[in-house]
Amino acid sequence: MTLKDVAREAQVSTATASRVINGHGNVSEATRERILGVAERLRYVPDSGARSLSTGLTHTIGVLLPDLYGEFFSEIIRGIDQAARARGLHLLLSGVHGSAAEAARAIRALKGRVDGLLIMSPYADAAFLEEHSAADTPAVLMNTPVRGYGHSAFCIDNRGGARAMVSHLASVGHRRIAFISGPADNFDATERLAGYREALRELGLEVGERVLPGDFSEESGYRAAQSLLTPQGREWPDAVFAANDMMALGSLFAFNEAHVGVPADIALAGVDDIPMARFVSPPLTTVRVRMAELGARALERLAAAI
Amino acid sequence: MTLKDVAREAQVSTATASRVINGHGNVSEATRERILGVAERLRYVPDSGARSLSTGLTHTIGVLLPDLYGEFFSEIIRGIDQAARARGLHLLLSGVHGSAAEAARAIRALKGRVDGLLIMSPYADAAFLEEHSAADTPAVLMNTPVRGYGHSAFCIDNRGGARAMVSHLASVGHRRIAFISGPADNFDATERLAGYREALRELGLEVGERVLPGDFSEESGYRAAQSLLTPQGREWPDAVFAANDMMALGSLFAFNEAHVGVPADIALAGVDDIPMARFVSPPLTTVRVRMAELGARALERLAAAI
DNA sequence: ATACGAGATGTAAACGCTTGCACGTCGGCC
DNA sequence: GGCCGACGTGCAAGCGTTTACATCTCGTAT
Repeated sequence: MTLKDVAREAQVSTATASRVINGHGNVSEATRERILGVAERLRYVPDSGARSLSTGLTHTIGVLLPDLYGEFFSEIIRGIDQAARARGLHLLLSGVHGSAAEAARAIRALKGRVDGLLIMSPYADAAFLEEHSAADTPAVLMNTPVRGYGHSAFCIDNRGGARAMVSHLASVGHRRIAFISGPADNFDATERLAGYREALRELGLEVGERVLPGDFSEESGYRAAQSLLTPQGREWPDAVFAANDMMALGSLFAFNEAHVGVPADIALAGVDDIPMARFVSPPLTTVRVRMAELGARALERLAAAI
Repeated sequence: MTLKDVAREAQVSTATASRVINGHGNVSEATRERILGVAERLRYVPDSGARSLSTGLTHTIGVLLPDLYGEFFSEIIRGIDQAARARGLHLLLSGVHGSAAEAARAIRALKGRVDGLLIMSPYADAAFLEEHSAADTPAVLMNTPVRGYGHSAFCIDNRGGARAMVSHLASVGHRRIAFISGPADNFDATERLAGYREALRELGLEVGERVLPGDFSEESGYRAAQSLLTPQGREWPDAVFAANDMMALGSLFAFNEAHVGVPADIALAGVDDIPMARFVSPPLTTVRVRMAELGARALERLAAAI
């Protein structure tokens, strides 16, 4: 059932029908009601596709996300969805798994379907956007190293969070604070490491600096903790700060196995505030990362830019 | 840059340009290359919206999900996305928070934007679909009590899973198996309860039947376990089977507090296989629910129907 | 040599909607 | 009593594609 059908049935032109459907003025009350009645009876639903073609507006924003697992994913989408709903926007979701080429393909496939782009992808650097994003499609980046270039970007304050945690550990008396880092090519990970180093510097605790390799997996946290326990002619640290909670959990298991008391013998902290952190014993000290809020804000920024 | 621009620049009609862009035959090699060249140079990207209008195909499917938290949400979307990507389909995501009215609005808003619908919503009963889903838009339901009515439906085999768990508990010697139920208006919950009862019947363990109220929250699991421990002239059960892992965790804490050994004094099992289940001690016995697979299959079914 | 079919290209209608502009029809004002 | 503006409505041109059908050009079989 198209608008034309409604118009014919109500004996008006499509123009008038359109005006009524869209609530524009300049239509007599009688006509309006007649058309509304017919539309109702015919169960007319406007075709948003056609509407978009003609208005140039889709009321849809494209969301490009990398392969995400677990909480992060759901949280960020929830945040975006909530903000989108509040603004009457729809979400076109696109998981970008592979290469930059795939990301590019995803972006082009969205042409004509979305009013704006919300992008979170390691491949989305400035050049990439310059190249592939239509100049007329606003885009907001999430959690990206890219700056400037006319695109807004929202990031988790990984650096600040890490600094805050180090300060906290220092404030309760720890001096030799070790860090289990994440993947070297991960933006979140490198920022957290940078925050850790900055904080040590500020607090004059560089001597206690010790960075252990990790890759965000529980397993790597476990290994890192084990390597700490193996005597190497060095003192144990007072505290271990892992770049994420999974690694902190791995460490916790290693400590438990070795009968090293947490927090009696060594303090342990992570980042992310995964639900599990509250359930292990002892509960993990952690930095909360509000992904939902990040998503919501990014969307609001994008909406404003449209 | 529209197709018209490309055609003009390459000195052909839009028809020929369209044929080249879409890889249809009947175009000389020379022309084809010239057009491709121009398209490249002009950075032409077809407008999917317009294309949809003309072909009637959007290559997009609408996904309606209720307010989901945590793993479930991300898993189901991951499954859907993966299957969609394999088929070259896009996903239009819509969170349905409120009433049936909102669900209806969401469905209509998708008209003309999607080729099919993937629906998971407590409000999506048969009458609702009959009423709101355009007859020509295929829809697949997920985790719904609705049957028949020409719509496919995919459900987690909650009943079978619960039965399997009860059988397992029985097979290791437990005879008095209690159940902590979920919300009465939740489909998953009622199915799991039904599975529990069926299994008891089959195994001739009805005498040990005991159903405790719960609402899927950790808190309610905690309370349920406490109520078990309070002597009421009844024997303790040998095992407690919670309708989900969160409640099982709650129970675990209650048992720990009361110094009731798990699994020494009482066995404990849940459903969902949330990541945390592996990390508490002792690790929770649980039934794995493969949401990703559910999503993927539902999408494949829908794609087939299109 | 002629007609015929295959191959290459163009014409234009359609998809369903919005909207600027033009066209009546009034009531009121000078 | 004629003019003007407001109001209600219709006409038709887009929006960017696709595609059935028409057209034109050859090579070739007769």
